Amino acid sequence: MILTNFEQTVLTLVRRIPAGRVSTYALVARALGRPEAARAVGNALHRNPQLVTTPCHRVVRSDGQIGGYRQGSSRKRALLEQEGVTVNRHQSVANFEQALYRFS
DNA sequence: GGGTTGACTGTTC
DNA sequence: CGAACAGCCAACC
Repeated sequence: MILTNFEQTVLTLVRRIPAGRVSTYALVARALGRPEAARAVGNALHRNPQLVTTPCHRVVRSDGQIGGYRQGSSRKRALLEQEGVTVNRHQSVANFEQALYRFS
């Protein structure tokens, strides 16, 4: 399966996220050079459930929401908490600050 | 080639 | 402070 340049970049960046750290769709989008393409980023992850090669569960929404997950959001939350990351309803990026992973 | 869809976001009510 | 609205982008039909 061939991936578009966009998807390749997304997966590459997400793969860079170390365990215990969390990033957001917007952050990844910004790293791509498309700050407004957060939706497309989520889309790319949605269609590429490379669970082993890509820790897609470490990417959450900017507003603190858990975000979506191909295998259920509950599963995603479980994985995150397992890595020591608590995700609440409206936690805002500020609260993530210590856990956020910034690219470049 | 045009319209729809979705793992989103920032702004407005 | 919480809910609704309207943009934005790439893949799919």
